[in-house]
Amino acid sequence: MTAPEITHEPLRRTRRAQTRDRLLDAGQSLFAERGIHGVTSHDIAKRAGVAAGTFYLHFKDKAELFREIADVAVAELRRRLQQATAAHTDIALGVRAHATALVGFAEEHRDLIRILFSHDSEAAQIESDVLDQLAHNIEVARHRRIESGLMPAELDPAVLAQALVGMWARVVAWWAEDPARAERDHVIETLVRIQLSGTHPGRD
Amino acid sequence: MTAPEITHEPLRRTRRAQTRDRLLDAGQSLFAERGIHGVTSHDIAKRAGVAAGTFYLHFKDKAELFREIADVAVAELRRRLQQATAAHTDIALGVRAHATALVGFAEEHRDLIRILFSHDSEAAQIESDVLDQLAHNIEVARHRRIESGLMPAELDPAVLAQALVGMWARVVAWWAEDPARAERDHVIETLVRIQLSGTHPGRD
Amino acid sequence: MTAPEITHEPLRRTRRAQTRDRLLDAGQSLFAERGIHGVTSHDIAKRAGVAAGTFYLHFKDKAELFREIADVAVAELRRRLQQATAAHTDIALGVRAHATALVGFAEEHRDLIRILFSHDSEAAQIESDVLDQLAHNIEVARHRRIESGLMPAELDPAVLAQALVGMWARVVAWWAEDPARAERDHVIETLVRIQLSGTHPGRD
Amino acid sequence: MTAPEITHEPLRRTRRAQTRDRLLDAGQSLFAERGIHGVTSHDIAKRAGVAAGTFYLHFKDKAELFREIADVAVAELRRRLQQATAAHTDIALGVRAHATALVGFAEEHRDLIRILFSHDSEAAQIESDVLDQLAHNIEVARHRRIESGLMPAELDPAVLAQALVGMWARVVAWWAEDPARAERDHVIETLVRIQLSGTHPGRD
DNA sequence: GATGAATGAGTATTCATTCAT
DNA sequence: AATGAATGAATACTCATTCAT
Repeated sequence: MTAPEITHEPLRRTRRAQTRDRLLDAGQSLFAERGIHGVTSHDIAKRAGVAAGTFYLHFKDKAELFREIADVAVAELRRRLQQATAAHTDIALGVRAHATALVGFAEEHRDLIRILFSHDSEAAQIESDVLDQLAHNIEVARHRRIESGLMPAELDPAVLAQALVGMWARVVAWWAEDPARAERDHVIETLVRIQLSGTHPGRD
Repeated sequence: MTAPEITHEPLRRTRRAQTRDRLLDAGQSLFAERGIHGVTSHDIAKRAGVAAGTFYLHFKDKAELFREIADVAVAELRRRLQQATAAHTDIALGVRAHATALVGFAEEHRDLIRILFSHDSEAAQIESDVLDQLAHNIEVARHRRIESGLMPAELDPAVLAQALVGMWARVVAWWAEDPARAERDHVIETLVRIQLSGTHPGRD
Repeated sequence: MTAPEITHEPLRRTRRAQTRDRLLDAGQSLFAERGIHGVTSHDIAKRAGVAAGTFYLHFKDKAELFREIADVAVAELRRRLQQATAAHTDIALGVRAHATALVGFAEEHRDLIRILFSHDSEAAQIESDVLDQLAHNIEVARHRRIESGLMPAELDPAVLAQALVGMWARVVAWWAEDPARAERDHVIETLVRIQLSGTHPGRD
Repeated sequence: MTAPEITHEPLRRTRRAQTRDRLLDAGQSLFAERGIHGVTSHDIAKRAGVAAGTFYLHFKDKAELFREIADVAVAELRRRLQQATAAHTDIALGVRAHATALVGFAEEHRDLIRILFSHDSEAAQIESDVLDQLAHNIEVARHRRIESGLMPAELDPAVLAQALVGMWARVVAWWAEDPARAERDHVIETLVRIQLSGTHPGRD
């Protein structure tokens, strides 16, 4: 919650920071390839090009490395989604911007998507955080819609949030696995359409 | 000196089958609690009340035990969903029956739902099977709807299937985790509404 | 050392004795195929067509079964060799009869040869017994020869015995492995020739 | 802040190599004492004074450690025998040099002799290699002798090779077990005498 | 006697983590 | 800071042996 200290650090990254980043990169790609349990600390050190012991100079344990990768990913995703949502007052436009941001993130960070939605037990808390964030965005939008009288009151908001979040997570993970599976615009269009229509008042 | 009695006891379970079932039950509850990776064959044997080695008299390894639990669960889920879908020609009724069956299964088999949708790497193939089945049910319903002119042609069917499947899996897993989170009927209602509305032609 | 009791047993083998023999046969063939360490008590019971537990009704453990197989084999081999040696006063004829008996035994009991000379640690004592017996036969023959003045006195009798015994064991095991490797008569001839010539007085 | 010294120490053994050698030594003595099957990887690690897991940093498994011990031993034995044989054109001298080299090797490497001729199933291939080498030496000598007309043509050369090889292996193993069993020179003399006489034409 | 399921000690192997250099 | 060898607890799996039926 406190702003990070602004230090007068040299322009060139320190050697230490470089090693740390190499470990983070190595962890990210390996976790995406083989899942968290399928990767050892030796594997990560090896891909990072450092000795096995070096890992522990930078991270308390494998879980901490994972946490850090995930936290960065979540922060970035969160930033993008909020930015997209905040930029529009019109609901339809906001929903579309949200979906576009989500798909854009998946496109650029396939590794992170795979890791975040791996459901590996270590990822459980992280995924929960991510989806809470996504659900929060829904809440915001939904309240606006209810005020506009567009929202069917009878739908349980918690269930609705889970439904949309589940939809997003799966579609995005499925698509990030192999973007050739569908065209980018079709993915966005489908997410938008379901979200908008699904929250319209029913006719029955 | 007397010939040993040849007894056929089809009614009483054999000792072997009882042990096997105890291992299956123990595995099911432990997998649901801690994920597949968080459980050892010793853990399972211990909870089943047998020696560690006994595990291997019944299953080649942990994966085989898991496979068996999952296969039974999948078969039962599949049976219910097909039965529900087959019972209705009306789309709306079919969708509602499908959602009801899904929720009913989750209610009775909370452990299995947690295991099937754990995304644990061992569960990947199984989950894929389950979701393929769910997706198939969507396809069937969708084709009927297209014939009825109710389906917007521009939505990518593969993406749509993933979206609905993701929605179901998440809602059902979330709810099975703690059924107090929402009323059963609200869960069903939300699933139905989104599915029906989401595939209506949009108005924009 | 005591003669076995002569019991008025029924002509038909008892069921117990049949089971015991089946276990012995199974053990013999399995030991020959895979070595003593490569065979489990379950394997033996299975090949004998009895339940695993039955094994222990007949033998204290695997070592006892092995001992029994080996003892029978050794007794038979010993009987044959003694018979052959005893039948001849002429040295050359005696040596030839001995070699012929050895080869004949190998021909009929390839399994036993493989087991006796497997050098598996369990077989060590047995093999030692066998070779002691063979060595003993040499001693007897040698003494006769020394009396006849045919034996070079300078050769260490213990070393000589080991040499001949080693020669026999290897040739016979090698040949029993695959009798197509050499003609039976050539095997006998070679053994005889080396033994007779080798123990003649040297010329240097 | 100073760059780490880059030291090349070709003279002082690295820690790693020392540990590896300690494991090899421990394996060698334990294999000789108890046979390959009677030794566990933990036993070896313990005698080497390292932790159990350390074993696997140096060798894939017990078989690999054994292979390495055996390969070194075989290479050394082969070198000596070839050297001995190559040094003489005279048959009698060559045979004597060969026997002397064999006995000398057994004297210095009692452990290796026990291991090589243990007949343990893992040692089978190695022993086969060794004996092939020994047999080869026989072949070379034999051909010279046939040219000289000293060799009885009727003896099967393969059988003869097995006979001599068996003789050597047994005598040497028996003597290495306890060198007090015979005087070194008597062992050599016996081996030489049998080999030379055994391959002379018989007189009968 | 026979059965065969169960036992549990034994052994192999992995890998997160430490620490001397 | 970095190294990389070593540690040792954790875990998987086997199999000789027992015992209730």
